[in-house]
Amino acid sequence: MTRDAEPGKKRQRRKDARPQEILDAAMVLWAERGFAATRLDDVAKAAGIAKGTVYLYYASKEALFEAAIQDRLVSVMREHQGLSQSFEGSSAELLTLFLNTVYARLLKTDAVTLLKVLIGEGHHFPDLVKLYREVAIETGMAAIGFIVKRAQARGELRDGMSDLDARLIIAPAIMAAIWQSVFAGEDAMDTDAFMNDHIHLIRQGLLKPDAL
Amino acid sequence: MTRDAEPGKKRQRRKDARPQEILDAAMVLWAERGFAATRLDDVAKAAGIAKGTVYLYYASKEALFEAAIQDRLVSVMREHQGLSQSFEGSSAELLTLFLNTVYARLLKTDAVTLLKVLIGEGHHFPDLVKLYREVAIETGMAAIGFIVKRAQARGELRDGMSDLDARLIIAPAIMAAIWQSVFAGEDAMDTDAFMNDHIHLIRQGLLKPDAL
DNA sequence: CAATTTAATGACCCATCGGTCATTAGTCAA
DNA sequence: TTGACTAATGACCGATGGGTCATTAAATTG
Repeated sequence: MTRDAEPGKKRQRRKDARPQEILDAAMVLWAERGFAATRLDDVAKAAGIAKGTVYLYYASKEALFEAAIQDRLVSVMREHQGLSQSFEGSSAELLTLFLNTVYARLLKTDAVTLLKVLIGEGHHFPDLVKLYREVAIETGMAAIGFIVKRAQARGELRDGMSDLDARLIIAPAIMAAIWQSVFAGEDAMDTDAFMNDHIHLIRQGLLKPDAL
Repeated sequence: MTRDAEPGKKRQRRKDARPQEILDAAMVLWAERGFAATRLDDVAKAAGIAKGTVYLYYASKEALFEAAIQDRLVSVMREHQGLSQSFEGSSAELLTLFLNTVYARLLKTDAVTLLKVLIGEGHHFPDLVKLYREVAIETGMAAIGFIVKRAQARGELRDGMSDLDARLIIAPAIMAAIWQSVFAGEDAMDTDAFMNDHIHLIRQGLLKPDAL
């Protein structure tokens, strides 16, 4: 797991690289075992350092998780917002593009890990739940809200759908990501087919027939 | 938390009632704290007994969780299946009835607790994940599959929707239940409105316009 | 009212793990 | 080369919690 270890030396002083390496190692283990069940000692081993070293960079296990939220979500969520604002085209196309991007992010990165941990163990860390909500959820909901408003402005939205709960639109994507990580292996789903069904269903339900 | 305690006596011999009481106490604490973070000692206290007594009825913490799956899901899932089979009426009505029932079960009972625990900590207990899948998921998927087939037989299904992934239909309900339990309080959602939007969206996307 | 059975107890054992800190060693300036 | 600085170490501490078992006492039987 050590990265650029020059084999000759026992101790390596690499102050700049450590934080990110610790964080990456932690994410892998959290995904496998959950938060409480992952020992700081194992995170350290996976990052190629001793446990004490972790505490040079993060004040506590909880602080490490907070750093992970910042590291994994902040930049990605900003991108998401940008995507819709610069788009020119029909709502059907925008919805497709947006959901494709969401699925890619959720299924191909380790973003779900954070969500999984918060679902199962968030009760002990109200501050982290709050942070996650602010960083990920509010931004995400705003992005969807923008798409819906845009569709209405363009006259492509079905009547009575204007203040539909934004969570309804991404729920299947979130569930699919969680599903994959919980039932992976013994009940894997065809995520591409699922995504296409999802997009189709949303377009059908949300947009006027002549906007499809 | 003790139930029928006759106050005079220190020890109560109530062999029959213990298992269920232990289980109920455990479910409450698991919902609050998760599985790993809930001490058997606290479960025992909440059930009004000593820790050792728990081990008279359940071989281990894991066995207790398995018993919870059996207790909470088996009978309920059987009911779900029955519901659709005896129904006479349009698919629009059946879908509405079915989803109403699902939301009631997920939001008004402690069924989500089990799912939450499995999402966050299931990796340590592959046997429990498997059991959950068999007991809850396969039955649930079959129930939805039945509804879709029935709609098609009645000519009420949109073209190309016949082998839509059943998970897509209940995903928002599951997400809503989890959402409530994770973000309860600081970001509570209007679950009734959400459910109605959900039903509306599904009917719109799944059924032919003239079947609405 | 013994004698027997067994539900219930809780002190105890021991492995685990988050966090600390005195010690070690890599780096660099003078 | 040496001294100062500080990144890195890992033995250790203290708390925690799953699981055990010798002991206690409630019920039951004759």
